[in-house]
Amino acid sequence: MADQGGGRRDLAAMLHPFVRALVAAEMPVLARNGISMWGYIVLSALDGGPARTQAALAQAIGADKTRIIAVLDELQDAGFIVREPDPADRRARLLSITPAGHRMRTATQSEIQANENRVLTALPAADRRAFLRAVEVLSGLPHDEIAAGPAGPDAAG
Amino acid sequence: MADQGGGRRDLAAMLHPFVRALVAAEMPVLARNGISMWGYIVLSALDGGPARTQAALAQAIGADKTRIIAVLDELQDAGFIVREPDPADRRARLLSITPAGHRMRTATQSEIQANENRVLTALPAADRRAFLRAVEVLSGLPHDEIAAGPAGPDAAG
DNA sequence: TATTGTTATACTCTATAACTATA
DNA sequence: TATAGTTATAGAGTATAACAATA
Repeated sequence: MADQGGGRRDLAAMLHPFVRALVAAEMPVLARNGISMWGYIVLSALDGGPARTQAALAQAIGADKTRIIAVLDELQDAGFIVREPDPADRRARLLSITPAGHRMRTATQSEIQANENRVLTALPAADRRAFLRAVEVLSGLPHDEIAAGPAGPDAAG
Repeated sequence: MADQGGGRRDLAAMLHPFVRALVAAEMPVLARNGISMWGYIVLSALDGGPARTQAALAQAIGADKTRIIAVLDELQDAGFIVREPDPADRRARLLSITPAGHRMRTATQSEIQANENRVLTALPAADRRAFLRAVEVLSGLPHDEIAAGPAGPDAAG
């Protein structure tokens, strides 16, 4: 037998395929609305408030600053964001979402979360609520608090 | 203000960075034990029972069959698995874990889950148990049940 | 003819480095 | 000199296609 005993599977091993499937579920929604995944991520970030620099926006969404440039070009051409030079620092570009961008984000998110809610019906109501609470907490943890021990990787010296 | 109202963030948007951090946390553990991520995944799969073909193993772990070949070579050279021709079908290779491979997997998993458990202390005990129950259920859902609506993507015709 | 394992190739995504302009 | 944005390049990871052995 291949009994695993009382142990559980690794959290990452269980969640990784699940998240991949959730992302796959977003693809047709995004395609139907004519927006890319990064475009949707950027739009979601700017819907929470404008950004003073592209680098700050990139950092906020965990992306490289060079990677969002083409995304911003597309969103700007589509009229979903405005990118205007900062009068106070002409190197920087002030980024903000437009009403059209807000509508696009809201509509797209509504479809995405409708599917997520459908998936979550696999859980009993109490566990569903607790799961959502837990995800909110865990997603708020800093990366380094998850990836490194409490004292950090170079605490042995 | 950028008030999000009573809505929640997307599940995928919250879980993706969290899973990335969990995976990042595994990296130094795997490196210290001298095994790759894919090697650990394969070892974990074979620790649950032998595989009759490499293709079946690849499918079981959600990988391409061409991608695990180098991984199997490494694991075999390290003495963690045995890969022997199937006498009944000389095209196929029977895959199984060795005692050394089992020890490696157990030790590595112990370290990985110790860190995961440390992270989970961010949750109250009841939510932590509910979260683990929920993850078990959700990770058991078929990919297509998550990625597609209940009727499938081509049910409109 | 179909399937297993393998190798070789091409493609996608991402990070790094180099450049321009402002400060 | 340092920083914001941009572009060009290189690298890792992955999937697709073609091949040899066996069924």
